[in-house]
Amino acid sequence: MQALRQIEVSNAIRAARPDAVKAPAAANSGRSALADAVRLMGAAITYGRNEEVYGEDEPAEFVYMVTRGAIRTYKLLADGRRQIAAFRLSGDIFGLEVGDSHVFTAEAIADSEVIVAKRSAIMAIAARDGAVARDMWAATARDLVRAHDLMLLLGRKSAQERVATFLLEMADRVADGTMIDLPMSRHDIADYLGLTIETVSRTLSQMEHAATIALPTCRRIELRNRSVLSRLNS
Amino acid sequence: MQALRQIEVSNAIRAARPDAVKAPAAANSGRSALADAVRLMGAAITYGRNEEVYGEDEPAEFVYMVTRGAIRTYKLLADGRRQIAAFRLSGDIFGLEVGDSHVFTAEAIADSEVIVAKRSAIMAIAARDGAVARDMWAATARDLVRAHDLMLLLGRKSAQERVATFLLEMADRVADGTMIDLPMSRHDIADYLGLTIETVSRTLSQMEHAATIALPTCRRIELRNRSVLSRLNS
DNA sequence: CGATCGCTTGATTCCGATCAACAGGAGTGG
DNA sequence: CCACTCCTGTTGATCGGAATCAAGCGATCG
Repeated sequence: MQALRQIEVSNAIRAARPDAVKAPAAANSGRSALADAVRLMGAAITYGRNEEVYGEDEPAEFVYMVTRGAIRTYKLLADGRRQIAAFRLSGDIFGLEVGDSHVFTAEAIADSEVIVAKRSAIMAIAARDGAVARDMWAATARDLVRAHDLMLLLGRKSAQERVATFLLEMADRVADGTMIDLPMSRHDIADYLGLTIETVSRTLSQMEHAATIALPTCRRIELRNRSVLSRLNS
Repeated sequence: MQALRQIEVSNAIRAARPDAVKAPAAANSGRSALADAVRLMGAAITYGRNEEVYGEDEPAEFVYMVTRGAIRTYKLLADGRRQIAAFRLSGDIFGLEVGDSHVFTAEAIADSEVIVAKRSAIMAIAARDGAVARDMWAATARDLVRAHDLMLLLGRKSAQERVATFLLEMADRVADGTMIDLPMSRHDIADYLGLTIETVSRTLSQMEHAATIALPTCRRIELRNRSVLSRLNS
């Protein structure tokens, strides 16, 4: 039954993007019943840079888990202004919806691999397995906590504070010690922090001049004085 | 067993606030298994204007449902800057947490009545009843959708657009036709929209001069040209 | 009836946006 | 190899929208 479903999923995806289906990469170590269910029921798909995973208002047919690369989820206004709600990195689950359609667009920031599982299959498992149902709720609640933190940032923090918060967040999530390799462009950072690319760039330059950070390349940031950043993080 | 738990809850609350426990008000018609569970297990408590329901980082011992009045949930920065994440009106459930402590503060905006149920009791019901578990997830997901809309507003909308969005939202939630009776002050509106009270006040005045709205009193707003507001809402 | 609090309005300031120019790399093709 | 373009990021100059500072208004309540 589960094997059958998995084949169905693979076929559905293969029909749409026949070249992209591969064996899943080495399973990421996110230990949750939901992650296990997605891995069990899902197929790995790769997405190229800037490729759309799904669009806002599209039917929510699949659930996704990042295994490599990075995904941005965002909303647009009619005139193109964009607010990125989250960066999804390796291990993150996204696209879980209670309603039947997606509430934002998801795109690959860099070449990425994502495990895709049929939403109906995951929901069926959740109906039987309370641990999976709970994990679905927990994943949504975790997103909500992050959303609240971002709301506080967007509504009330200065440009410096926003960038400091972003750097500390990324250090937590992707840093190898104090060296951060950013998967995303200045444009993405700006649209996440509610700023412009110029302000992001200027603020990073200021921090470099103040020796708070170093910028070996524009995608590589070294934190040299974390306490300054923490103070700005409030 | 359920009756016993309800008595326990009532006692726990009565111990803390002996004067505030009353019989629940006429049950609000929110038809969900979760709302029913809260009503069944909960006791009604009244909170006065500006009274705290719970504080950020406090243990999440109870789950709440508004039956009268309005509650604000917010986060603070160290220096007092505030971002209101949501206004909770009659029928809304809040304080649901996956973790063991609250992630923001909740305060009564006006004199309010809230049904309070032990979180452990609700969680026990959810473990047995899939419909309740699903409603808990649905309630969290609904909050998340709202949070995303607010993030877009805070990150990318102008003051006019923010106020227009707010008015249309409140019209949906509390309007009697096109007349809105606001439970909250300009200060609350400003901290919800990421603006100052002056900017909120000015923007409302501009809209009044443009005949988009009327302001019979400062807590009472009549929408006179909804299409102008909708256009600003993007 | 005065005091207080919440709201409005005006004057000025300032932070970040916008407009503009340029620099550094990556990829391409001769 | 270089010349070229394209793309991303940086930096500078100026502008503008909302914040801040300040004053006055009006409703509510003791």
